[in-house]
Amino acid sequence: MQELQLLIQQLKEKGVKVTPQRQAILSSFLGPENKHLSAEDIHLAIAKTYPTISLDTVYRNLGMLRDIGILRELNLGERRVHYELTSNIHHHHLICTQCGDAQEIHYCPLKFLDQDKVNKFKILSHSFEIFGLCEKCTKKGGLL
Amino acid sequence: MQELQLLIQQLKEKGVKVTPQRQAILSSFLGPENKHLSAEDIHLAIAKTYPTISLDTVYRNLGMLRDIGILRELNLGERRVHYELTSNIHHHHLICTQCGDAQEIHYCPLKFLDQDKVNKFKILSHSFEIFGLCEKCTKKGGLL
DNA sequence: CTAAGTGCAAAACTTTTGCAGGCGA
DNA sequence: TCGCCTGCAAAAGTTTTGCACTTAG
Repeated sequence: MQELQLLIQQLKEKGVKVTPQRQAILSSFLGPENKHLSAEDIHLAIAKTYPTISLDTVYRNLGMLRDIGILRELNLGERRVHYELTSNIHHHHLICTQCGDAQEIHYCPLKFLDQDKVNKFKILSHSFEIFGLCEKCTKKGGLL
Repeated sequence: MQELQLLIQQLKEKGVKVTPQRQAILSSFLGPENKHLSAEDIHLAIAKTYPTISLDTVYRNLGMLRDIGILRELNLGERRVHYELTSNIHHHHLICTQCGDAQEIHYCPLKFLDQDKVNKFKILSHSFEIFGLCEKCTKKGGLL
């Protein structure tokens, strides 16, 4: 797990303590696929290996990790906020409103945005999410 | 206010009853600028002319108006959901994370999106919001 | 050792829901 | 009249906060 070591390194650089809870939270984002997790998702995912962690701690740390730039906040159209690693290459999502699945799409709208449309606004971040039906759900009959 | 009559007409066409509460809610969206209102915003805005309306009714009707296509739901990065009239021309927003102001931007990312990036996904809707500092807040010193 | 971090409990906030009575068509 | 709507009250669900204890550095 050298990917985890890299993230831990970032914590140290920021002067943030490396606690087992934080390691567990960060670990839950690692793996072959890029993950978009809510606080609850993480709490459940960790529960197996770290049953004593409290949901409060997950919330507090997600906020902190977002603030120091390790995580990015996502609005996937649900009530809950989701997070993903900022170290993943930049992308957006195709979100199925039926099954909730979120595929990544490697197209960024800022690329085609004329500066004069933005004028004096100083862009810091952006969100772009596409909602609809994934192939699987379209086949299943659409509206259901 | 013939704009209001038009919206009321839509309610009738959908077989939805036209109540004073609904008229008040719809009215709050009218005016020279396009408005992005939360349930609470509307409740307050209406309070002057319609002090007895309950917040529950506002919530219920916003959901209903969204479902029948009169309103569109917006995620402006806040905890609260906002709504705007779908009859306004299509646009996105430049949202100031400091003062909360949302300017409209007439650029849509779907325009430049290759179909093959989307593949078999059936697009139904999308969200695109840019976050940063508006001119005013940039001048005030940025971070504060 | 000590400031930062954690868990617990309780609160805050937005949104939803059950129910009884009210009102538009 | 009849069924949709509304208001009230209470609940649900997510996120935040105060406080005392614990722990990483």
